[in-house]
Amino acid sequence: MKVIIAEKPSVGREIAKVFGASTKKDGYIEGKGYTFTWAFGHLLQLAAPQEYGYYGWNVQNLPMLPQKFKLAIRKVKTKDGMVDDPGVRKQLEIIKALFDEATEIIVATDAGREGELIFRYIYYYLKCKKPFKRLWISSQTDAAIKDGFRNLKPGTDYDTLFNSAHCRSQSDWLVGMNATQALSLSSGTRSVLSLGRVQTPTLAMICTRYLENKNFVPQTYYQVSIQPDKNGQVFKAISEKNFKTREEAQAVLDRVEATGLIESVEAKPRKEPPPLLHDLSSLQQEANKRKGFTADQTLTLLQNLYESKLVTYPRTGSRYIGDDVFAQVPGLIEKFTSHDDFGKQATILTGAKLNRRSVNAKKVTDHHAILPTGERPYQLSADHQAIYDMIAGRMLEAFHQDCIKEITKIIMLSGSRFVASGTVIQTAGWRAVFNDKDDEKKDEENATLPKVVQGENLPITDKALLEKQTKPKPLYNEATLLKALETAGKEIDDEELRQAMKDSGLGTPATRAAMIETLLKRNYIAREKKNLVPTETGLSVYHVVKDHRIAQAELTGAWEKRLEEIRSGASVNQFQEEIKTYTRDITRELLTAGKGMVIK
DNA sequence: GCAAGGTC
Repeated sequence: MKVIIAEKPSVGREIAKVFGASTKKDGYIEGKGYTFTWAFGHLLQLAAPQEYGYYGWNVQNLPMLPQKFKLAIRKVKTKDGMVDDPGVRKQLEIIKALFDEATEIIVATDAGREGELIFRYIYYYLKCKKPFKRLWISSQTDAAIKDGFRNLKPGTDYDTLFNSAHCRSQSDWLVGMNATQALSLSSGTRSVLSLGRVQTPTLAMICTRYLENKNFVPQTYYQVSIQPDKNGQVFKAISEKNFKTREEAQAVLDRVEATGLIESVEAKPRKEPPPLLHDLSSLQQEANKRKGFTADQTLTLLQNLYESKLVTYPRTGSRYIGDDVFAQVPGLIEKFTSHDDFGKQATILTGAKLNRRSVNAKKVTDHHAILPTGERPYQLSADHQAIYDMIAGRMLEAFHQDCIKEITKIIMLSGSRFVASGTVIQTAGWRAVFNDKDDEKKDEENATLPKVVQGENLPITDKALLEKQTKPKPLYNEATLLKALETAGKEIDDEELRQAMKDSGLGTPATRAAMIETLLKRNYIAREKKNLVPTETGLSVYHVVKDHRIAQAELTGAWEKRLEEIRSGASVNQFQEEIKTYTRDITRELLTAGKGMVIK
């Protein structure tokens, strides 16, 4: 019997379906000489400190550097503290029984570093010695699965990938557990002051932005506006320059004449391509903007839709699909021709040439972009419907035509130079789906400008002096923070570190919502209207750690670079020694630094 | 009591 193990039930079932296996058992599916089972993400985790004899939280234990890491069943929190997750324990027993019977194991966990780790932790925890092969596919269409099975790889091909994954896991444990205890103990508070490679740079970003915002000194500047009139159609033009003093602006205002001369008119069309399909992060950002949902709420709603088989896999970091999935898109679009809001646009798209901007197999990583499955939704709650519509609507947008705008710039002379600019949508294209206003539009912009020609003289009907103030960068909200986490590391000076982080940022799509919740739970940050602001505790922690590497995105960049080297065969030992050295250093530093902390 | 990673 060959046993196939997937990362999650949905994938296990999908593969079983392709094989034509249909005998459903508890925790697996049988048929055609195969057995298909699955994990639920990570079933095992690195054991807690007490499993290595580090009891309690004690300075004497620090730094905790286990000789050999142990694995433990994933825990859940109950009123009696942390206990083994019963569902996980049961699934592990099922997997063990199947592995015992197996002649061969085929690993079908997600094609990536963590997918490899999920399987290997199970395999080693169960002390399994059976040979295994690796299925390596990045989409779960029938064709991709069949093709993958014709090209199974030897399991050992991925030994170095496992090494890099295991190093990632151990390093996060060593730095996180030790730094957390060191700061918590030295601060003298009895509360947990957690630190980690991802959460601490995130906290630092929120604090930096908050302080920047709070300490921002607005600069006043002045502009002059005029209102020319073209045959009764009045529009607005603004002085070409900004002025530092009221006097300068007043002088310009005084020089405005009864008429203004059109010096030049420039009208050029601009193509605006449709947005890409959604990945988890972009959907969380949009749901936060449109509906005020938190990242965590959106993920939960989306998970429900996924479990109801209404949308594809949610925790994806790719905004693209491959050609195999693209082949199914026309059929999907057709299912929306009677949708209340999008029916008309879906009908227009049916049979039309589809935009291929979101089609790029090379940019599909473990999973492709989020799409509706085509199953008909039934009695969704308002919130579920809202998320579903964002996904369905985005699909229609993504495959729609470009939006064509005409951007007009008029330069006028009336004493000095004035500029009027306007944008007119000529062909809505993808913008017809939601009919949203263009959020980039500035206050001074005219929706439409009258037709004028160079050399024309227009009467000036009104003029005004405008007093304005420079504005600070806004505080983070969930949408802008998620974006910042994705792009974290883009400003790192070191070319190699920046390169190592370019496709990842801080954290992963699957973990960012939970991480924001952790910062809230620790009382490091709070929600203030839609914004995320640091608390006093958060700021105190920030002040202690801000100049240490643990508060910088560069740490992740440095690790990613080394982990990639390990994946291509570099020494594991050397990296592990460096991590131990770093753990000793940061622990010692925090044991001292924490003493100066003031926590109310 | 603690990390980051994955998922029901």
